[in-house]
Formats: sequence, C-alpha cells, structure tokens
Amino acid sequence: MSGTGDTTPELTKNQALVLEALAGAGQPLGAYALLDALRDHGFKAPLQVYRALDQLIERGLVHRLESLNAWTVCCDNHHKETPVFAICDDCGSVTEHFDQQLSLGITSLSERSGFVPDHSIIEIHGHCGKCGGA
Amino acid sequence: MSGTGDTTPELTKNQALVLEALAGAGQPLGAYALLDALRDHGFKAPLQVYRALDQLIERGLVHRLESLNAWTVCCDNHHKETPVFAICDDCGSVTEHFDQQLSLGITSLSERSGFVPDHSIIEIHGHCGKCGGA
DNA sequence: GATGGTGCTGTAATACTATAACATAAACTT
DNA sequence: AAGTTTATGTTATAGTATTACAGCACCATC
Repeated sequence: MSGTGDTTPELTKNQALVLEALAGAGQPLGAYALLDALRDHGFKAPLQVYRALDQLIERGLVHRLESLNAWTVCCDNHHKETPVFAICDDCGSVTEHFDQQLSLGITSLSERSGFVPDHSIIEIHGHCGKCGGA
Repeated sequence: MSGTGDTTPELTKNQALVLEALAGAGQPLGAYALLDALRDHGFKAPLQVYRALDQLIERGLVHRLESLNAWTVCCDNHHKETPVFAICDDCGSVTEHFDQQLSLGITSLSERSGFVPDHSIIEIHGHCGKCGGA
C-alpha cells in the first residue's frame, strides 16, 4: 500500500465515520447532529465527534463554518488556499469556492497593516440562485 | 431634540451600557464577560446583554466576531461596507479594516455564482506586528 | 518480553454560549 | 382610557464545546 511518497496515514475508524457522515449529508452538520447520526456506530459522547473533526480539519478534509457552528467536507482536493463559503439563509445550502482576488486581498491587506496571516475565514450570507433575491 | 433629519432614536439604557462597556474594554468581549462587567449596573441575566447587542448590531455600532464568539465596537462611523478583522492569536488584539479589493471580490464572486449577498464575514487569524511571525 | 512512550478511545462531568417562554412596565396612538 | 408597540426583568432551558481521567493499542528499544 501507499509507497508513492504518501505521507498521510490512514484515517482512524472514528475519523472515517465522521467524514463519511459529513460527505453523505450533502450539507453542513453540527457536532451534535453528527453525534446522533453516528450513535448506530457506537458513538456516545460529543468528544468523539470533536476529536475526529479536529484531525479532519488539520488535514484539510473538513472545514468549519464559523457562523453556523457546523462542519462540511472540503469540496476539492484539500487546497491550502482560503475557502469561501456562500451560505443561503433561506434554504441553508452552502457552496464552497476558491477565489484568487479574495486570497490576494487578504495577503495585501495583511502586508499593508503589518499582520502575518495564518488562516482566514470568509463566509458570505445571502440568497442562492434558487431562492432568488427575496 | 434631533430635528436634523436624524432617524436614529436614542439608545436605550441597556444598549448604552453595553456599548460603553465594549468601547471601554479596548478589545472584543464575550456576552458573559459583558454581563459580569455590567452587574454593578443591575444586569442579572444574559438576555439583557444579548438583546442590547442585537440592537447595536442592527445599527452597525457593534460587530460580532464569529470565530471568537465575541463582540467589538465598530471602529468608525458605521459603514455599510464589509468589515475585515485581523485577529492576533498570540495577544488577542483585533483590528478592524475596510478593503475595497475584498468587497469587490465578494461582489464579483457572488455575481459569477448567481448568489445574492446580504452580509459577509471576513476574519483573518494570524499574528500582529508586535507578536511577530512566530 | 518487559518497559516506557505516543496516540486513539471511552466515559463522565462540567463549562461556555445562546434562546424560549412568560410576566411586567413604559411610551406612544387613537 | 383602551390598545399597541417596544423595552425590560426573570426563570428555565437548549445548544455548543472542553476538561479530566482512565484504559488500551501500537511501536520502539533495551
């Protein structure tokens, strides 16, 4: 197995379960929603979820949506670039984007103000195409 | 009173107290920190704080920092523009900025993806000039 | 093959953050 | 004065996240 310079070990059982549950949901889930979804698989305490999420985030497989207290799978092959989320306040759908103008904006603003950025949060609330401008 | 086309009524007592406490702190405060700070003024329950914060946010006098679960006074005369926060993960200092490139980036990305933005959250975590690149 | 280190897991308890529900009071309208 | 709206007070509860401690598995090395 591996052998191609793969530096990422397998996911642990709990991490795999959480990732799978998130991917299957098709929308962001809160920690306690994940816990409920995984009770059948033996999950009993919030900490099991939080610990798995911590690892998954560290690997870039999962993102946290700060304004929703929820988590979602990374849409793509774990960029290091800053993800941008468009969150529909009507239907709850969330889409992930990567945008060079925004990434450059972060870099530029940081440089100008003598700040060293580590990671950034960009979340746009509004209405998706389906839900219209209402 | 007023008479200059002023559409904003006075702040209520609780709103004024919360705003004053936030302004005096010089850094973002959580709701329960505000509650503690205002016990001398008769505050007894979290709801008193949350209600005041809701109104202050609606007027643009206060912003919520989603990634800190904290609130801070708006640095300037209540822009309608999206505020950008630089948050030092070392010393906890937070600075507020307004950046046209980032604002345009939000607009542009939204248009391209058929999304109608309402309000956006931009929070940059990292290290401030004082705390260095460490 | 025993010893100790590291990391994942389980469990219980607790801390932190935010809202619901209901009652009271003040301010303004008619 | 009666009705409406808005702010307030208070209690209870819901929702989110972490601390603390114990057990177990894996792997290294002696």
